Amino acid sequence: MNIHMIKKEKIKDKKSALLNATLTLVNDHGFHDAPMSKIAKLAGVAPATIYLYFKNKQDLINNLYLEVKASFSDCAFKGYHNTMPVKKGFEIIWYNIADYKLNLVNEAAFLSQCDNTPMIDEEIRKEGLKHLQPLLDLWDQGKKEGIIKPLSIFVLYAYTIYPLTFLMAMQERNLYTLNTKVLDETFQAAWDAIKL
Amino acid sequence: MNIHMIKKEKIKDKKSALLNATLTLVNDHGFHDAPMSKIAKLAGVAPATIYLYFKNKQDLINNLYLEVKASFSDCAFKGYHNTMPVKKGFEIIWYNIADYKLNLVNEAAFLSQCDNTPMIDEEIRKEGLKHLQPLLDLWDQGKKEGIIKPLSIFVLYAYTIYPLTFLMAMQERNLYTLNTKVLDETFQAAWDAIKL
DNA sequence: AAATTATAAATGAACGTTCATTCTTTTTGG
DNA sequence: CCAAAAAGAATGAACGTTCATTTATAATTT
Repeated sequence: MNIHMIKKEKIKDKKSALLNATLTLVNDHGFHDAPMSKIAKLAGVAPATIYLYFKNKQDLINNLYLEVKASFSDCAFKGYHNTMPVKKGFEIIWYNIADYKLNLVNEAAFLSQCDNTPMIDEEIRKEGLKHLQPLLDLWDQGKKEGIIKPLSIFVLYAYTIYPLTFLMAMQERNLYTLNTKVLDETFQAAWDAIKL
Repeated sequence: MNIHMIKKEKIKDKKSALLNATLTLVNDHGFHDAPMSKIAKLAGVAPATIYLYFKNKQDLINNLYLEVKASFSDCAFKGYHNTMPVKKGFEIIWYNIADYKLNLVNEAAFLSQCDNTPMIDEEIRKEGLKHLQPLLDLWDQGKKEGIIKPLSIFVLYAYTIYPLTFLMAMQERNLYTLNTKVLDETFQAAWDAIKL
């Protein structure tokens, strides 16, 4: 690693420290109570430094949203390939997403907050949705093969993936905990909802 | 209606005008961009007047949350009685909630925003949850009768009611529209997820 | 290799604005 | 004419953002 790489790494560190700090503060106190001053302090930089890396607060939030969304998708399709049988593929993706939501709680909670408030620009939100295409394709395939009900992708998502957001939230509030056995039963519920 | 009632009505009008204005602004721009000055203006009162009816902004939001939550529950259990057969009762409640989420979009979107951000005090949130008891009792009954899977109430909620929140959001963003036929298919998905 | 200059990164203080809330005055209904 | 309700102006605090400097790094010259 030469001297230029070190420099780049340092910059990346600061940027990701800022994104991390934002994630934490927005999760803990909400967008309305996550001022730039606190974000800077938590990231260990001066307030003005934020503006070297991001145009403004909205840009910071948008960037964080896209970054987290990308990490989510990366995780979702780990070990998946579109040559797999539909049910097997769905199972892999579903468990990947469950893992993500239940382990990377902060990231998942942030996404859920973004998706239910007007804090993200609509165009940015749309950009974040593209990553999910392989799952939509899988569902199409399943419908063609007569394995999955001929429902809209929105209904399919609502009844298989979206419920995990709720369970994650309940777990974070210590109202509920998912173990492996319960997770299997939960997958079964998702599958029963959409299978033909 | 005597003269005192008129006065009370007027007070109620102002209070509900404030709650309505808050609902609108929080929905359209988020909590972080719904200042008291704008709320007052939209409600047609002076900023200071808000403080005659609410202790502070948080109190205003909390009150709104509880009021909307109550209206939601009222709607949810319309025409339901616990002497009904489990499936019939569940069907009535499910369609009631679907109606609410798809017609009273503003109220439902507000609740979804509250439930996914730290903008509501945790104790207030817990208070708002109590209203749902009849549904939880119904599920208990269903489990006893062997009609419904022996899953936690959180999973049951996640796979039957919660998905409607997602469909509502997609509908509000004009990405999707539910007609009567699709709604029936959607109910079927909910039921398939939890029925034994 | 040391010394000097140029460039980039980072800072803390300061800006104008907006916020939630309060204070004082005016209006209103009985 | 009085108490309650409402208004509007005023408040300090806090906000996002910018600015003039300082500090650190790189390039160039001795």
